[in-house]
Amino acid sequence: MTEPLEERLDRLSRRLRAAGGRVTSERLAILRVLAADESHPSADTIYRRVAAELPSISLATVYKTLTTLQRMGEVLELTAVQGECRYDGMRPEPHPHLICTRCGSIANLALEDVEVLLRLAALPAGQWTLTTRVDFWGYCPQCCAEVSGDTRPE
Amino acid sequence: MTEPLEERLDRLSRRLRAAGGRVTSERLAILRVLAADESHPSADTIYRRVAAELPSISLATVYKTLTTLQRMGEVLELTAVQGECRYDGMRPEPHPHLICTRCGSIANLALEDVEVLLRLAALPAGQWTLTTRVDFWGYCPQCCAEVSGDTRPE
DNA sequence: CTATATGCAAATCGTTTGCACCTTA
DNA sequence: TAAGGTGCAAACGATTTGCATATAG
Repeated sequence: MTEPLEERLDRLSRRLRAAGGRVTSERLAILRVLAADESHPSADTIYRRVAAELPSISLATVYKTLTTLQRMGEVLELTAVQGECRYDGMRPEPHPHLICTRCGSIANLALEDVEVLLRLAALPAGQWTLTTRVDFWGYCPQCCAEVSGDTRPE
Repeated sequence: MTEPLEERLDRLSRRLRAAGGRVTSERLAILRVLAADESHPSADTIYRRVAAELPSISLATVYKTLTTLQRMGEVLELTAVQGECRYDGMRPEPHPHLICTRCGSIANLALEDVEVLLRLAALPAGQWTLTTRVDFWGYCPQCCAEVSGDTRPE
């Protein structure tokens, strides 16, 4: 189910060149991090991870690359959590998330048929739908355990 | 279906006082604007509308009041569009939106049973779900008409 | 060689905060 | 008159941008 990393990097390289773009070590390193990170990292987290092996990279490049990858459909930008965007480079197709309002963690949910939503929504004819965002906000299991008792979260 | 304005303002006043808060002309004016605006306005738009009748109000007060109203469940904060938050003061219960990626407009959708989603999602037991966010991103009817042709939106 | 990317630093911009003053209850 | 709210201006923090330099093809 998971696409091999090398295959994905190759595909990115091909698509970049086909569009008149360049294949740079920065771009490859960023996708490598994204393709291996299940935690839906922020731009800054991606930056720090990439910097570990490519110390000269800048945060600006990370942002620019994320924009490029999003346009190409290789990465999904998620709903902002507390002011910052999070990215999903493992499952570029829209899928639901559970966002913890206490610790900020984001988990994928197992709702496979998001398409049902599209049908239920009955979008006006002739209208394009680019992305679906289905997010549930609540407490993650760990935060639930930590607060215990019956105090409702704020 | 729509609650009369005066009734809503009264309820807000009662709830504010019950919680040890004060009923101020600023708060009433802000809710008045929110309860009448179907366009999912931004904080700045709300500020400018309220300022028309209460010139001395500040943007900071609008932000502080929006936070208060959100906590009380009188207003819903929507997914950020191009960096800014949008608010829905007419239908505080979660409901799906169609967000236009071209002009930034936000329309309500007619999917009544968001609860179905919660059941489909099969959230882990013992987990609180505070809010559901179901958004569809695409072109609104007007933007569709303006671009015409079969060029896919970016 | 030339179009494209990168890195740096400065600029943006929505939102938050500290604090003195004003208002509600 | 005391707790709570407002207004102002400064602070914040994520993201964007301009531009000189570096690099892929």
